[in-house]
Amino acid sequence: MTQQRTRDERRPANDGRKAAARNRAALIAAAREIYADSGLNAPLSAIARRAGVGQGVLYRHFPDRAAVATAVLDENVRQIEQAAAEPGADIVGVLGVLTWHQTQSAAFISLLHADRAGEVSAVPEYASALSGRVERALRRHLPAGHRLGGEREDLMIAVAMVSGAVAGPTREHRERRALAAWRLLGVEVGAVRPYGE
Amino acid sequence: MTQQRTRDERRPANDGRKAAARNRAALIAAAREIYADSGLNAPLSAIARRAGVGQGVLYRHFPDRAAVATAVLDENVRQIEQAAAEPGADIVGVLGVLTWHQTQSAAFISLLHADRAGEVSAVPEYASALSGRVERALRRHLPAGHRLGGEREDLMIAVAMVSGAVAGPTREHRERRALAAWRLLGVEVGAVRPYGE
Amino acid sequence: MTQQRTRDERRPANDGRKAAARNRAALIAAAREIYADSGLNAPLSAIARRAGVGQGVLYRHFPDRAAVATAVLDENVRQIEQAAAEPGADIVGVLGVLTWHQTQSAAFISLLHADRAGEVSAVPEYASALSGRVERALRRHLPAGHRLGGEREDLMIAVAMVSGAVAGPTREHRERRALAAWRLLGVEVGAVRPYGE
Amino acid sequence: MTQQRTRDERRPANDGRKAAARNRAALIAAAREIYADSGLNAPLSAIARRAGVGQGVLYRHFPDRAAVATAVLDENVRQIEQAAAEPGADIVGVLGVLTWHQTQSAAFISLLHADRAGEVSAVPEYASALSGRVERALRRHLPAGHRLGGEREDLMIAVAMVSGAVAGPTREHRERRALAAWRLLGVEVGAVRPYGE
DNA sequence: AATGAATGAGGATTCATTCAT
DNA sequence: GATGAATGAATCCTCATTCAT
Repeated sequence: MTQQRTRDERRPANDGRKAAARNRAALIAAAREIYADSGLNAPLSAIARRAGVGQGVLYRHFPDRAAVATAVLDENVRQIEQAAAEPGADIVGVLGVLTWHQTQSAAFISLLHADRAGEVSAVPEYASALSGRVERALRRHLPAGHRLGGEREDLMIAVAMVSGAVAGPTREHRERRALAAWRLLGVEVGAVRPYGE
Repeated sequence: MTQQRTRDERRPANDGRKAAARNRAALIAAAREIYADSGLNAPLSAIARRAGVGQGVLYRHFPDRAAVATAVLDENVRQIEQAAAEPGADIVGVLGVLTWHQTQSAAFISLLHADRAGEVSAVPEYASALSGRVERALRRHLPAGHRLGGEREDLMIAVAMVSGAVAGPTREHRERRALAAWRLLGVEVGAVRPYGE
Repeated sequence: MTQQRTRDERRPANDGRKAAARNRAALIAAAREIYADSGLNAPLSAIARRAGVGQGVLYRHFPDRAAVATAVLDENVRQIEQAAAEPGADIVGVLGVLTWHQTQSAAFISLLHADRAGEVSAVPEYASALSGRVERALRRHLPAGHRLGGEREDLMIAVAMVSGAVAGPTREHRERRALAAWRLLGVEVGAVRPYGE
Repeated sequence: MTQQRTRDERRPANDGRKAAARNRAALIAAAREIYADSGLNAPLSAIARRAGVGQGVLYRHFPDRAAVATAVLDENVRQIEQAAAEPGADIVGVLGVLTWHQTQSAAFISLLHADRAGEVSAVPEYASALSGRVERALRRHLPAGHRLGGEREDLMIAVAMVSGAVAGPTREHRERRALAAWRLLGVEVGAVRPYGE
């Protein structure tokens, strides 16, 4: 009764099972780009379109909007964790990687604000898990007596503050503002770069 | 007698032209409440409904979504300006009023971040005018040698940073975080209160 | 961000406020026809299309699928009630009107079966209210010692049975089967006709 | 040793051709369960999933939705035929088995109503073949002078009537109503049980 | 000057069906 | 023979915006 396709319609290629992983990656990449442009509430259909797949594929890989966001953010968070896990890592270096992601991804910034009213309605409980991982990665290298080691909340408030400062049309703009923010906080930050570059 | 149509039979409550101003005010008040509950992307119809007017009235007074937001924010900004204009005003006091509004209104916070991608689609060019007024109000009382008087951008970056820190379910939560943020910046802030309290 | 119509698109007539009642009636009529063809789960969009209105109009008048069904069925039920309220009404006549509606409307039949698994998922609690009204209308004229006056449930079970028997391509087919069903039940039925004809 | 690929590394459980029959049976069983839970319009994917097979298998065995339903119903019908074929079978006993299936399976009930508009979109022409088999099984034992032996159509109309009466959350509810229906028809029915109980 | 109905595009989500592997 | 991914149409529902009254 419902969805009778009109039969032997044109039907585009089916790249078979191999495409699954590729599609998933393409979706995440597309989501990252779309999020950068339009924020976390961008239409899912836009993500699917940009990834060059049908709507259904997106739903197959991600049950809901939050799952997409999480997948994208997970990669950011993982890089920070990796930076923190390197031998010889220190707070200065990890903050550099963190800052790089803050200048790179509007979605990532939203993550670090979280619960601002209903505005960032995506990323609900996921958010706190992810931002908890960021916090652990940082705190692991927070030396005694560090500027942000006073009150328990200071560390993540500072991160949120820098996120608040980040704005501007180009990454360079955003980096400049991020560094100014850290300077105002009196916190030293290392090279602003992705992990592994 | 038979022909005497019951007067005001189908007369929509049209109280004349003074109703216009009243409606405008009602719309702004409604928008403020709706924004607080549901964020800046709340449906315009919800605002009209809460204001108790038809959709058309909203469009008569405000050409688009941004105009509504601007009108709401305008009142916040005006209070800050008034605080700054008072005899004996100083930066500490004005920052207190500013901070109050930051803890009060999600919309106001968005204003002070400004151009963060498409996320806050309302408040486009309007925003910079309003945030310029906030900046002028603050800078007017910025004493030489103030913590935020160094680089030209520092002042508004700091404001954006505090906005970034503000989050939480209740106004008290948000105030605590805002004050923590100012403390981390090393900036003294007066009583957190609306102007004219 | 969301629904920017591409501006000064073509825009069909707006018939103004007067059209409201007309549209509501058109929707109910359309729903009745669609239901007859396709059952109660027919797409709402089909109803709107057949009524010649936009989707939104349907949702304005009826909050959900059940409301549409109720509106349609309400008219059937009301006719039965009216038949029962007439001076000189008796069970034989009322059953005739009931039977007419059974042969007329697939939706009405569904109402009288109700809770058959998830199949007739529309019309949830509404259904029992409506079918309760039918029951009251009938019981009001049920003479002592009537064939269906034995067990409490017999009356509505019989009605459901006749509904089960009704099937066939034309109304005449369905009427023949309905009358055969009543005959098998040993129940006398008057002229099969709508109320007021 | 290094080259020795772990056998059955990526071998989808393809147990050879005898698996085919097993899959078919699993699909029918799954469909029966799903139909009981969710009605005849349940998604085919749910059936495949419950059967533990891929979507493709379902399509290999059944060309369309109706074929699945038919296969399920076929088993019900066969039981009735078997009951009728037993030595010493009589109408009373066969009606008992028939009634059991009516109380058991929403799908089976739909079968016996048949062509009620588009509501039960499955079971098109297949239906009449199946319901013809039910009719033959019954008529074979219909004694002269039986209550349902009058008009040619009476027999199956009565069956449809009982189907119409069957409703309710549990099998016990449904059985009670079915028996009430037969009682109203003045038809004696034997033990309500599956064939071969 | 207000009302509130209508339009219809947009986005979410579900599934029937096909097909590479 | 089986798997299960992909496609994309269909439906639901929401709202921005216009406009007759």
